[in-house]
Amino acid sequence: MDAATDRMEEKSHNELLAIRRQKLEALRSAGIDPFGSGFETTGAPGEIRAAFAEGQKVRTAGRITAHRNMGKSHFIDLSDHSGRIQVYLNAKELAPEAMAAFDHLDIGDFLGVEGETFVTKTGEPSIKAASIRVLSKSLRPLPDKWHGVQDTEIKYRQRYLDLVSNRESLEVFQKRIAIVREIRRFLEDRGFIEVETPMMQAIPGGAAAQPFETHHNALGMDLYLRIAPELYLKRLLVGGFTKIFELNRNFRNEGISRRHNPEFTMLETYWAYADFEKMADLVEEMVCHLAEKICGGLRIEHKNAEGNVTRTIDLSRPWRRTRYEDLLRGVEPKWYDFSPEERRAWCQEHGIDVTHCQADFEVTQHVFEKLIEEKTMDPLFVTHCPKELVPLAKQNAADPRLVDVYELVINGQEISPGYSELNDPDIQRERLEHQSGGETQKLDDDFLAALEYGMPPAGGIGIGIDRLVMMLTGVESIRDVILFPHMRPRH
RNA sequence: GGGUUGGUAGCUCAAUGGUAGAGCAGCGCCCUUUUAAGGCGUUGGUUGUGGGUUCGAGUCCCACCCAACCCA
Repeated sequence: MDAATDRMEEKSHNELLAIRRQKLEALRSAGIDPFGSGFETTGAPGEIRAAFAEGQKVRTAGRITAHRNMGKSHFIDLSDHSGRIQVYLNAKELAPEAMAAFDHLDIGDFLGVEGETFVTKTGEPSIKAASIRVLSKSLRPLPDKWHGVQDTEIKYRQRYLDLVSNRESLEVFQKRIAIVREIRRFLEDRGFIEVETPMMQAIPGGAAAQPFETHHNALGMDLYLRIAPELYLKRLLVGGFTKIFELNRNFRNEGISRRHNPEFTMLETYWAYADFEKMADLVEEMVCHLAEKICGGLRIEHKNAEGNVTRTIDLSRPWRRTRYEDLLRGVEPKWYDFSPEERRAWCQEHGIDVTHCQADFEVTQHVFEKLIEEKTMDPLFVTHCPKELVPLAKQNAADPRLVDVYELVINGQEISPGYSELNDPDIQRERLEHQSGGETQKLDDDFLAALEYGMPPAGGIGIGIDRLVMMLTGVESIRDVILFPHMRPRH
């Protein structure tokens, strides 16, 4: 039995679907195309409502999302992403054929309306329909008009239903769209230009992560979806660009969780002749700009399902900048006087599981993650990290154990790293050889050759856009900021 | 990978091991300014899948699938 037969089976067994099919045929019998065509409007439903003026002749279109039937007159809501407007339909104003056609419409159908604006007794801005046009028949019932979609599976697998019926979900995605647009505007206003570099790479570089593999038939070669654009952006610095960014998808073939999606959006920005502190200034300015422009201010409130504020993030400048080692001394003043064994013992005493940590610096990093990062809600630039943690950044001139980087923590998560980029080709080669570790990862010789031609000293930042949007919109799962998150197939 | 919770009508949710139910949506009737419209009536179910225990399973047991959360 194939899928089409299954679908016929489902139809014949479901009364709701069958009734909508009957209405579809009834429209056709009346000479009305149920799947319409072009319809000129004077504005979207939400636009007309926002800029409402009485006595205007308007044309609009949208999905019917509510129907209040008063017998000889009807009120419907027409909605789209812009919002909604109420439409009043009355036998006195509308042709008999139009009223007959309206009988075959349902919540969910797309309708075009022409009429005059007025305000009802109850003060509702409305359109008195003079004519209507069926634009598309909906053959399946929409989710509950009041509760919307609650089932997380439906929300994620059928996002269109979530967007149609859950206002809060739509608002999160509208904010995401605004954030991405504003990031581009912010960087372009400061002279950065957007570039596009390969998403399919022969050697997946710029990060330590498992790549997705694919194959190019004509060239007969394996390719990888990029895990980072970094090495190509640096080639552009070699090529003479000085202020560039790329805002697009990365792919990592790793686990899926509340904070991880296999494809995620990353902003990487490089600025020739800048250093990590200048990049920290830039990211600080940018995030504050986004918060003020899109989120209504520098205090970001996260709320639970009941609408109570569970967390407030204060983005007021200047943001704290503290050295990695000083943060650990804040947790345990004698931390850097301890031997590696004493550090492990301290962790055991304080209930921090470090059995999986191989090296001593990993023990320290684990303490940092558990006792500092996860508890830091307001912005904190962690600077001068140990070089083992960051193999692609420049070493600190005064202390070779450290690198010139920041790690920006907000909302208990790392939001953005920023480096003074390594531009010494010999040290870079040595670090990459050390990092690539044998058979699976090949060295990107072309990248190293590019560095040998000379790359200007530069500052670089990466910002995980999904996590940034989570922080700014107050949602707890990355799936709530990605329109179509990856899911296991249903069966 | 391990643990916890969940999957019941199109949607939102009920149902001590004992007749599967409500609200919304739908359908029928009434109502010409309603807005979660209202009133009266009414249709709709392979309870995620497959086994098992039992006189009897949505409920208990086993396996599997999907999801959310926690842990690694």
